[in-house]
Amino acid sequence: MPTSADVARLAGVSRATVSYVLNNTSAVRISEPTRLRVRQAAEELGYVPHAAARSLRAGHTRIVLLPTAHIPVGPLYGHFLNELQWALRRLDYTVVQYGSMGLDGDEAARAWAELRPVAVVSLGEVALTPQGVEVLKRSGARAVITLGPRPVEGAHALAMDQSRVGACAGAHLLERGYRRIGVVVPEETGLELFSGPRLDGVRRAAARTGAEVVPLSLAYTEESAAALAARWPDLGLDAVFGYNDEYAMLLMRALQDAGVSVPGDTAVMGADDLLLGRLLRPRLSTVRIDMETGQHLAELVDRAVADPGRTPEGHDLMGARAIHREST
Amino acid sequence: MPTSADVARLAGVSRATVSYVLNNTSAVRISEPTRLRVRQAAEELGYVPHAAARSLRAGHTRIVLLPTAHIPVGPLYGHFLNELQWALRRLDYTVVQYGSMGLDGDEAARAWAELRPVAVVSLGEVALTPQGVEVLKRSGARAVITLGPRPVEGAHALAMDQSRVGACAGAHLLERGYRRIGVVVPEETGLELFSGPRLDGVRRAAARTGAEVVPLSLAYTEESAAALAARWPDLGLDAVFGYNDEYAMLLMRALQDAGVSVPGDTAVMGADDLLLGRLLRPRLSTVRIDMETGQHLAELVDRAVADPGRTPEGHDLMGARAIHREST
DNA sequence: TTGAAAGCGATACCAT
DNA sequence: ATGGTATCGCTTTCAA
Repeated sequence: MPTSADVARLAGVSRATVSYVLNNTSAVRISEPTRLRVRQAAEELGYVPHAAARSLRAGHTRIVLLPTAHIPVGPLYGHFLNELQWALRRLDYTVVQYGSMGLDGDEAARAWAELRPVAVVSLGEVALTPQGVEVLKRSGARAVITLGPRPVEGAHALAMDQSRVGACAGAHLLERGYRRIGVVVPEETGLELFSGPRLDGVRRAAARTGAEVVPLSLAYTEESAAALAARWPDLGLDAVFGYNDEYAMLLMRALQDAGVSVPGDTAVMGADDLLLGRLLRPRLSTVRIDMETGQHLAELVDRAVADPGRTPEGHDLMGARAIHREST
Repeated sequence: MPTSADVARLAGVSRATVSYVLNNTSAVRISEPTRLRVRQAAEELGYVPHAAARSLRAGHTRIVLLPTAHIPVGPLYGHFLNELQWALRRLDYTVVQYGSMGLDGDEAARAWAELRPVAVVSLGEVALTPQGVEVLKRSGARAVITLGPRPVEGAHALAMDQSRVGACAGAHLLERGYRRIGVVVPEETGLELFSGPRLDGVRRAAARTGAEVVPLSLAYTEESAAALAARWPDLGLDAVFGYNDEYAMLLMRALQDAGVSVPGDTAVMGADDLLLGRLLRPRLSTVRIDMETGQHLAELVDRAVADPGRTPEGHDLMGARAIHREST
C-alpha cells in the first residue's frame, strides 16, 4: 500500500506538503499547481490514509463505538440504529459496531478501550459497570452514554425507560375494567433487560387499583403457547399483556385455538404496533413506542463529546401510548 | 491513559520487557518475579494496550470488517450475523461492523480501507466494484468475501443465491398446477438485491412449463395491499409468491378482505418460515431458508486469510426448500 | 511556500 | 534474562 511518502516522492514534494494538501489545512498556503500535483499523485497511486497512524499521532480518534449483542429486537430499534449511524457519520464520526456477545462488562470495556473511541453509546445489551466506565473514560472516551433501562454510575445516562411501556399497557387495560392481568415474560435470553421493566411497569400501574398482576413465562414456540393456553382456565385472567406484538399474537392464536374468546373471555395486548398485528382478527391492541430520532441522539453525543463535563439532559428518548384496536 | 512506558517505569523494567511479558512472547525467557511485577504494575495502572499503535507497528490488523447498511431483513439473517461474530472472535479476530449507508461502492471501499482490515465480509448491502476490491486488497485485506446475490470480480465469492428461493417457490406452485403466478416486488428500497433474484428464480422455474409470471409492485402498507387486492380480478392470477412471509401475510389478508378466497381462488406463498405465518388461517405455505452456520463461514474466512491465493470453494451457503401448509 | 524532524505507542532485533 | 533502539505512517512545529 502506498504511503504519504510515496505520494510525496511522485509529486516531488515533502510528506508535510502532502499532508497539508490532502487535509486542506487552512493554516498553511500551498500554491495551486502544487496542490494539483499532489492530488494527482495520490489519485494515481490509489493512496488511502492509514487511520491507525493518523489517530496515533493525533492522540484521539473520531470513533463512536456501538456495542452490539444483537438481541432479537423489533424493526423500530433497527431503524433507530440506522438513523443514528447515518447522523453520526454526517457529524464526521466513524461508527463502529462492536460485537460483544459473551463478554462481561469489564472484559467488554477493556476490549472497547483498545480502540480508543471518543464515545461509547451502549444500548444496554452489555451490562456496563462503574469500573468499566472508568476504564473507558481514562482511555480517552469523552462520552459514555447508556440508553439502557437502568443507569450506570459514571456514565451519561439517557433514559429509554421500558417500564413506561408496561405502565401504558397496564393503564389501558385497567381503564377498560380488567382486574386480573397476566404479563408475558419471554423465556428467551437477552430480553430480560426489556421484559423486567415492562413487567414492573404493569405492576406499578396496577398497584393503586388493587388489580392483580401475574407473570407468565412463555417461549416463542407454538408448543409453549399451547401449553400456556391449556392452563388458562386455572389462571382466571381477564387480560394479558403479551410483552410485545409477536408474543401477543402467538398467545392470542393459542388462546383462540383453545376455545378462549378474545376479547370476550380475555383481552390481549401487545407492544410495538407491528403491521402484522393489524392483520389478525380481532386486530391486536398495542402500545406504540415512539423513539426519539437517531439524529437527535447523534447531536446529544456530539455535544457530550464537545463538553464532557456537563451532565446531559435528563431527557427521555422514548414515548409510549396505547392504541386501542379490537383485542381489548 | 497509561502507556507501556508507565508500566515499565512502575515495574522497574524496560518497555521491551513489558511487551514480552504481556504478550507471552515465547522466544524470550523472563524470570517469574519479573513477570509478576510487570503484571501487577499493569493491573494497578489499569493499562490497556493501544490497538492503533500495535497495528501500526505490526503492519497489519486482525480486523474483520462487516459492512452494514441495515436493510430490513429477517431474524434468520440476524441470527447468522450473530453466530458469525461470535465465531470470528473465537478465532481472535476483531469484528467491526461498519455502517455504510449512503456510500457508493468506491467511497465505501476507501473508507473501509482506512482501517486496514485483514478481511472484509460483505453481505451485499453495498454494491462493491472490482476497483473497490482492488483498493481493499492493496490496503492489506487478505480476503474480500462477498455473500451477495451476485459475485464481484476479484473478490472471493460465496454464493447466497436468492434466486433459488424464487425457484423453489415457483416449483412448488407449478407442481400444484398453478399457471399464472404473481410475484411481489417490494417497493421499499434496499431490498432490490433480494427481490430481483427471487423474481428471476420464479421466472426460471416457470420458463420450461409455459406458465406466466407477473411482477407485482407492493409497498409494506395496508393501503398498498388493499389497492393491489382491488385490481385482483383483472390480473387473473391463480397464485402469488409474496417475496417473503411478511409481504405474503399482508397481501393474503387484503385478498381475503376483498373476497378472494385463499387458496381457492388464489394460492399465496411466502418465504422465511416465520412463526407468525403459522398463526394465520389458512396457514401460510412458505420457503424455508437454511443458512450455513456462522461458525462455518468464520472458518472459511480464516482459511482465506491464511492462504489468500487459493480460490475459495464454490460452496453455496444457503439451502431452500418449500414447505406446504394450507395457503397453496 | 515548502522542508526537516520530532514524536504518538508498541514491538522485535541486536546487544549486553 | 533484560535493555537500548529503530521502526511503522502520519501530523505539526519550527526554520528556511
